[in-house]
Amino acid sequence: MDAFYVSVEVRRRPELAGRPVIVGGTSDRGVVAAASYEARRYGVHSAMPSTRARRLCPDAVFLAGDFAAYEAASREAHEVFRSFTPLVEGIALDEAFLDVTGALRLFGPGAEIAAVIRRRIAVELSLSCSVGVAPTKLLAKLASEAAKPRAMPTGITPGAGVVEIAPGQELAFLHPLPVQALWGVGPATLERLRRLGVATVGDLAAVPEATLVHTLGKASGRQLHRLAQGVDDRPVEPDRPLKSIGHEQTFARDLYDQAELALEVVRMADAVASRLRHHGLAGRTVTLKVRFGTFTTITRSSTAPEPLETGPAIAAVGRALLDTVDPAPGVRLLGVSVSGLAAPAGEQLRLGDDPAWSSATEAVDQVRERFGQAAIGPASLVGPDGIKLTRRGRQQWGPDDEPRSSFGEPDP
DNA sequence: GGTACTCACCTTAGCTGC
DNA sequence: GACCGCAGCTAAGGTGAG
Repeated sequence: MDAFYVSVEVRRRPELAGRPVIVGGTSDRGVVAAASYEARRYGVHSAMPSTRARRLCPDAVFLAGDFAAYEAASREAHEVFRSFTPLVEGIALDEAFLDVTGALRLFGPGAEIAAVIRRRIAVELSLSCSVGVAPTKLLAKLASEAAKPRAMPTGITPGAGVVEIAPGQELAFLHPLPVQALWGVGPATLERLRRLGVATVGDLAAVPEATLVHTLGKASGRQLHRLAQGVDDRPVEPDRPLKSIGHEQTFARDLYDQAELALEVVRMADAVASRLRHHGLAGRTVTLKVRFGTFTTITRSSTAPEPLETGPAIAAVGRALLDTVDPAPGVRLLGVSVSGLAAPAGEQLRLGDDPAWSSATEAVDQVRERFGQAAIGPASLVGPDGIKLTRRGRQQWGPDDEPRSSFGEPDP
């Protein structure tokens, strides 16, 4: 999808069409999540600090974002995709791979399917997307990028909408591209490749696999060697299981107080547990992530003998991990995640469980479903303005404007 | 002049059991 | 009993994507 979050905003507020619009964190510590092509003309791009974006484009409309609306729009798009093939693998809210091999006889060649999908997304959803058609995932992804509009200081060039890389054309398309176009080449890998004299995918293709394995490690070396030759046999996987669920948050100001941090751990553990239950999962490994004011980041983890699924159980492990961390340098960000996911141990009671827990957490989920996330929560999180909970979306791209103002919605 | 959030995957090191 | 090699697990950090 093109400038997805912004396009969803423009869809419900048409007066924003044609204007520079930026969705993202609005505070000093926030970043840009999406920028309209009009804003990109000024050099604004995603992941850019919001303060910089504001300087580059002072006339832009800044929006805090509405994650639930983007999720809903993403579901609408996926419904369109699935009317062509059940093999749809979502990579992000605004991106998906479709394996249309089995749909060719019914709907025609790939490029025709792509054109119909674009038209339906435009007409039925009032959104715009670009499509790459190719024999492999890597090439389809690169082709879709080549199909997108381009924003230059001088103006916006419309994209082709659909770009197809036909069989036999793979290397001619791939080899002139800069090596960072490949999936898996970020700043660190780029620097290592640069030292090998590699600038383009073609350069990379000429490097022996053994050299890449020595430089980048076994997995990355082998993978990049194959991708540079145009070899990519990864299938489209519609149902990839979740591996971890977590929450992290950058605070509006650095925190120094262990007790205050412990409360944040409880809050995040509660949010993680809520999502675990939503997915019908539990997890054994709890990881605490701490980023200090110096931007040094550490993680501490602990694996429990049994899968954990309740907020208090996850919080207990999180708080024990927090006790091993000295907050003296000031804590900028705190995160709690759970991995080693599996189905919960069922109705069977675990050692130390209170028999009332299962029905209590069920009741909590029901209250939240009916009255909103902030209607109920751990007693330790009750403040003068209600229950202070971590909610996905609101703090998605940086802390709130006002320090310590992340209280939940007003009571319904 | 400043760096979000979520998730996946890799590497390395250390430990344990066989 | 000491040692080796191996597999499997855990912990911690790093990298990358969107």
